[in-house]
Amino acid sequence: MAGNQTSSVTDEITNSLGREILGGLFPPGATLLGEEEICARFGASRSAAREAVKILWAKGLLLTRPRRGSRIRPLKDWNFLDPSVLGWLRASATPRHFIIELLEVRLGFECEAAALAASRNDPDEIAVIREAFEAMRAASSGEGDPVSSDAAFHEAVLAATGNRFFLPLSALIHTALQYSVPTTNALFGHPVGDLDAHGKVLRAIEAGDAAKARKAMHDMLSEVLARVRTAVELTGAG
Amino acid sequence: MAGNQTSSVTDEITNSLGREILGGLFPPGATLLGEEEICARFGASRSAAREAVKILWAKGLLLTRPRRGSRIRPLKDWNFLDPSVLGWLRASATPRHFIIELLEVRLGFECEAAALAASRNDPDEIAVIREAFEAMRAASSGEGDPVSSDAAFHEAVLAATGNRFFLPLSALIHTALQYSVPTTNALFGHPVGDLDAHGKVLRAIEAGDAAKARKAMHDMLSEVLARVRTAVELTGAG
DNA sequence: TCATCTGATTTGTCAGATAAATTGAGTTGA
DNA sequence: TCAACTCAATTTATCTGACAAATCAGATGA
Repeated sequence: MAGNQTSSVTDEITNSLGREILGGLFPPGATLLGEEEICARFGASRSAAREAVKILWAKGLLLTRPRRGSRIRPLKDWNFLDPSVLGWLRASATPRHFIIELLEVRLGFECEAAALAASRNDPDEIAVIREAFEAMRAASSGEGDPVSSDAAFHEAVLAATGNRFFLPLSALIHTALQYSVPTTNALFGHPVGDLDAHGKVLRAIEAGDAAKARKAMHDMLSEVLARVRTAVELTGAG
Repeated sequence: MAGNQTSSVTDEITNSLGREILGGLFPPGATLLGEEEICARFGASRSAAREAVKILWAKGLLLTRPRRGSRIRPLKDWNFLDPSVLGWLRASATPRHFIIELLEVRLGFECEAAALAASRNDPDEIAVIREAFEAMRAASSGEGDPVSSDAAFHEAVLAATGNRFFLPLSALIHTALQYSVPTTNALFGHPVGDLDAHGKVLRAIEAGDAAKARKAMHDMLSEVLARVRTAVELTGAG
């Protein structure tokens, strides 16, 4: 499924180098391969190599200067919320702590997002949340993908805030869910996608009760976080 | 100060088109200029034009396909948290509501960041927060830039979480502060950077009291948000 | 020892050509 | 008449080769 539909040369270079950088092969301060070396390694032209480097630069990973080559920037400049960067990070064998970091951030902004969605109370946006919830219910009966419906639920909440700056965080949620399902399965023997907890969030938003929505989202995420934290401590830090 | 130190041709094209897209000149679904048109308009080569388009693509703004040109993607795909995108958005004449959106998001994640910083309790990271606070105190006496020291304070809190995914949000804080100082000055006649409130946050983090740190950060941001909200309602939505 | 100059190396930009993909008109067949 | 197919035109994707600009390293001179 989802075969490698012959991605372009530039994308190939970008993804390879991106994975290697996020995987730690080129730590901050190190110099990436020069253009000539990239061309040689991938059998590509300088155009393709340069465009790939520009993409990595655009995501905050490196800094290029004539003669000095491409230097990897310090971690604080990396766009960790960029979908591609998250994908490269996920692709690299990351310690178990990865999922805890993601949940901590989600706990940060998703509660407020739920509260904003409730107080804004936009019928059309809330309908999208409701549809995603129904899809989750169907998925729990085996009809449909549980990860994508779960992600759709949370993304719909972000959209319902009416605040542009919440939107880019959906990539983080998507990554967290894709990563956490196998992890929580391994930890607990079953997925943790909690239908009841999602239902509470939905009802609070439908009722326009911001405080209740915030609390429902907080309860849901903090319970998962607590369970993962204890499980990770028991199995030993990865 | 900070003169336009002859940025490169590619950067020139990227910034011009980025500002125009964020300014609404090319709404989602519209097709951006073709490569040939970009070359003609900026008097640049196709290499420069293509690299600029690749950068905009990397930030989620557009989608290019052979023969179809570059289509502007829907807003939900834009990386609004990217530093460049935030800069282009700020450069465009944005309604007064801009600052409210930024404060809503900050209220979302900065409270949790303060709590995490407190519970992690890393002496080195907390020292950075303390130094930034001292810089703010000096700035309030006229020694130094109040915006940069304020930004440094909040960025240090994000770093003190020890969570990579909080780091990219410092760009949003920086933008919010750069934008809010003139705005709040215009609204209230004086800047709102509250030294006492920052001190409370610092002391709670130093004490390792997560709940207190969360509350102190929440109080600080929600007060600014409330004051801006009422002021905007009074002066009329812009 | 230090400042300055010079040359080599690497990125930045340009120009032109070919490949690949897609659209849309035109053609064919039922 | 309409559906499916063919084919040419257009645009992006890639390659090649060249020159400009910036920077570093070593040589030069005081």
